[in-house]
Amino acid sequence: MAEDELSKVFAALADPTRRGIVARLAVGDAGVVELAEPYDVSVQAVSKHLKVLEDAGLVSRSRDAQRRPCHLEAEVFDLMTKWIERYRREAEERFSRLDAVLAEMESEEEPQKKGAAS
Amino acid sequence: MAEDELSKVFAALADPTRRGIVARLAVGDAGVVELAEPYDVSVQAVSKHLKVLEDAGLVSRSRDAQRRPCHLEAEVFDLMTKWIERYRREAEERFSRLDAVLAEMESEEEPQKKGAAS
DNA sequence: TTTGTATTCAACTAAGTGGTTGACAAGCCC
DNA sequence: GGGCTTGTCAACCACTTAGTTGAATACAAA
Repeated sequence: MAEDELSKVFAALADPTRRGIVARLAVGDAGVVELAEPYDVSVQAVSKHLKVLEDAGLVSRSRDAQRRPCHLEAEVFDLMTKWIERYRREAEERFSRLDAVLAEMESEEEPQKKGAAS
Repeated sequence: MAEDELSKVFAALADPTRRGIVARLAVGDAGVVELAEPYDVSVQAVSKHLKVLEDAGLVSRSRDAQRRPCHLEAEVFDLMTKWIERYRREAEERFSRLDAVLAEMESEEEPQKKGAAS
C-alpha cells in the first residue's frame, strides 16, 4: 500500500532543484517567485516543480492575495524513513548474522555455491 | 557535496521494481535471473535496473562463475536518512515554534503579511 | 567441443521530464 | 480603471528512461 505514493515522493526528491526548494521551505513558507530566485530557471519551471512536490504530498499551498504560499508537509517524510529504515535494518541484521549462517551452511549443506537466497 | 549522489539514490528508489529488488536483496544476495522472476519484464530490463542501483551505490556485484550476485549496500541509506531527517526536524521545530514566533511578530512588526522567509 | 545458462551490449520505441516562451487569470496599488 | 506583480496554462523541444528484441560474451557441464 502507498506503493506509488512512495514512488512519487522519491521521484520528487530526485531533483536537486526540488530538494533545494524543500530545504528552503524548511526554513519558512514562501511563494513561487521567491522560491525561484536562487535558481537560474524561469518561474514557470519552479511552478512545475512545486506541482510535483505538491502531488507527492511534500508541499501544501494556501492563498494570500495573488500569492500562493508553499508549506512543507513534514509527515510524508515518515513514509520514506520507514521504508528506508526497514530494509537497512534487515540488511544490517543479515550482515551481522553472516558469520553464523555461513558456518552453519558449510557444516550442514554443500560448500556455498548458489547462495542463501532461493 | 554528495549532491548528485543523493539524486541518484532517490531516483533509483523512485521505481517500484527497483524498490522490490532492494527488498529482495535485503533478504539475501541474488543473481539477475532470480531477481527477475517475480516481475513481468525481461531479464535485460532487470539488468538495467541493477545498473541503476549499482550506479547509485545501493548495490554491489561480485563474480561467481557466470553469475554476478548482487549485494545490498546498506551504508548509502544513511545518506538519505540524514538528508530527510535534517529537513523534517527543521520543519517540525519551526512548526512547534510557530505560536511563539507569530505572537512576537504581531506585537513588534506589522500583522503577518509576507511571512518569515525573506 | 558442443550445448546450455547467466548476463550484458546494441539498437530501437514509446512515454516521461525539465526546460523554454507566450498568453492569460487574479489581485493589489496608484 | 490602468498598471504592476504573482502565478498558471498551453504548446513546444531536447533529453532521459523503461521497456522491447536480437546478438554477443562468459563460463560450466556433458
